[in-house]
Amino acid sequence: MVVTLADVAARAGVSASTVSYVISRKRPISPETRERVLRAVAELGYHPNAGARALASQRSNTIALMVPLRSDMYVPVLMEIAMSVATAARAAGQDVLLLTGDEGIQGLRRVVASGLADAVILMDVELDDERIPVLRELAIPAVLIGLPAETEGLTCVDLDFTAAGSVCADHLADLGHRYVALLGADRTVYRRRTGFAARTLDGFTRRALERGVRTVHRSCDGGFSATAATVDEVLEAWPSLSAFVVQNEAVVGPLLHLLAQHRRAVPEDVSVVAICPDQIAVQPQPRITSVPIPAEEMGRRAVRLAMAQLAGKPTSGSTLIRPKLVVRGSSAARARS
Amino acid sequence: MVVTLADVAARAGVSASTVSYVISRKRPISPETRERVLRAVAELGYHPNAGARALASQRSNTIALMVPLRSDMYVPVLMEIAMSVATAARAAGQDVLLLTGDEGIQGLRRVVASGLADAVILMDVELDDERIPVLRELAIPAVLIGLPAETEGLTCVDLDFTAAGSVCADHLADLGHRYVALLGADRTVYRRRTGFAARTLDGFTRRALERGVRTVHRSCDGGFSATAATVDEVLEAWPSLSAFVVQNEAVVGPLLHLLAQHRRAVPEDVSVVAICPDQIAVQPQPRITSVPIPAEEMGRRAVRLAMAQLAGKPTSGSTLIRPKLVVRGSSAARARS
DNA sequence: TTGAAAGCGCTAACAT
DNA sequence: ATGTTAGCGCTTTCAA
Repeated sequence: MVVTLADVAARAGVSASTVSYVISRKRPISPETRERVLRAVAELGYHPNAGARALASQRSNTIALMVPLRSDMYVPVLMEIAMSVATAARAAGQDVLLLTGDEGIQGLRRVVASGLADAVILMDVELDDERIPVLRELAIPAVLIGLPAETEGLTCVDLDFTAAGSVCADHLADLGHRYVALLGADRTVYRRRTGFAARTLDGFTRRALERGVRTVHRSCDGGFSATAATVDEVLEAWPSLSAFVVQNEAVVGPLLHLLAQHRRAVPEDVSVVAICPDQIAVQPQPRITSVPIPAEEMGRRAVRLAMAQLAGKPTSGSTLIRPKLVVRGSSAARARS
Repeated sequence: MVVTLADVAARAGVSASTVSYVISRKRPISPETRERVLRAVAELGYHPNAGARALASQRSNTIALMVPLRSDMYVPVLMEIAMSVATAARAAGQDVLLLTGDEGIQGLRRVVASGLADAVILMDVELDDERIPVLRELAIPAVLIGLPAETEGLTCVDLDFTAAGSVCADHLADLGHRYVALLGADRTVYRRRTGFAARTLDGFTRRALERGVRTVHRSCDGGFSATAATVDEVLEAWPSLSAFVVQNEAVVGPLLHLLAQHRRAVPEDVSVVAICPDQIAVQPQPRITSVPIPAEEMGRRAVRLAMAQLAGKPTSGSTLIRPKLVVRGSSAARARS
């Protein structure tokens, strides 16, 4: 019914192991033999049986990807990371097993113990993620997307949010802004103990201080009315405010409308810089100067690191992707007051 | 190193086959034996090896899910469907293999021939999808999310967009509206030969006709300016227009702003009904009367149908999910003119 | 109600 | 450069 190694071997007039070695390239094969085998493979439409291969080789050639079910992350970014992982994995000859976040610790144990996956990539990692001790215990190749509090012995990938904050501060300082507000993620994000919001704040505040820029920080829920409350309050309290840094996708749109209502032109009166997916940044008019979330790169790197671990190379430590500021129409030199 | 069936058997003082049967429940086992085996399983933390199991049983207990890489679909809905599939699959004891849309036909062949998956669920099915002939040829359990042109012998799941169109027409007719515009998906959607836009139009137009409601239809790109062009044109040409039906997520927000600009109050002057994810519908003020996209249900049903096929039950035919209109604040009786 | 044993299709020593 | 063969860990007849 289904084509097996033996079928290919018979057809090519060689032994099964020769076929296996032609395919795995794990030992030299004469050009003629190789040729004949490959032809047989093609003619018969042979695909190695994954189960048999996994059983014999103790390798599933599969990476498990754990995606959060509910998340404060912007969904399109999660999706882009997941798809990027899938694409990069396939390019590396691996398949991807999709695990939902709520499979949690048990899911990890199961997938590893059953030999379903050789490595694990975890998304939406919290500062004090409960899956981390299990990862250490299982001692399986693993990559975290996001940065937990304690990274000792772990391999992590994330945007360098600290640097992202600094870059935003620098950009606005360069443009002459002296009073800048940072509108951060909403409270649930801070509460859920995801670290990126705090890291951005840190990098931003430090650099602003160095550059002599005064700052306010507000955690800001998404949506029009929540944003309105925060923005009104800040504008009221800080009349000389001339720039906003935003790191909440759901705040960018509302903020622009509010500024329009307040008769503050962007970028003439107020500059806006966001740390957000490009999709969000290029939507409004004017388009927003931003530090994009490198979703595709994060997925790609995670796979690369997982593969390195599978190959026995040590990779532990954090890969913090350097932020790139893309200057668009929403930031400009501070108007002389 | 890893716990095997044999380890469990030894520990429980029974044969390997007995352990296997305890786990698979494929033959009666005495309560005492079962008890001892299960204890051994728990004590040793045994997880059956997936490869060995697949090899011996010819069943991978895995469903392949093909997710489009780029899509005109609204990403959060895709994600919700995918996660719903993953959750439902696990509840049915299956794992999910994530395939990207661009693996295409080859990906399907590979996954099936290698025994990686027992069944396939395809998202983002086009009217004349190239994967369909392959599905027929492979004769593997498969479920399509979306409705192709020719469904003979296929198992499909989708929202009944025809009925969704009708429901919207009815709702507005009931409210006394006589002139209604349908703002449809953007041109790329029609071009990509996805059927849902046409089906909505059909159901809407027919029912409107029956109810004596006059209609205009415009395909409408997302975003503010594209929407503005369309809406301005329609309002200009049809002064007595009193309601909009929208089935493009990216048009809902802009439409509301435009109506405000035109000094048309919603719902006092103009009613708005959308066919869109709830997430979109509940965002604006007023919240939008809508027919939600039942993403979670679609994923769940797809898995259920796939499982039925795996169990040998015939499932071919289309599961068209009945639309439910949720009345919110954006629709009201037509104002007397 | 339980056990013994023959594979499932492949990989990787070990031979030659 | 290629062939032989012993498993990998499980399922499932066939026996008892």
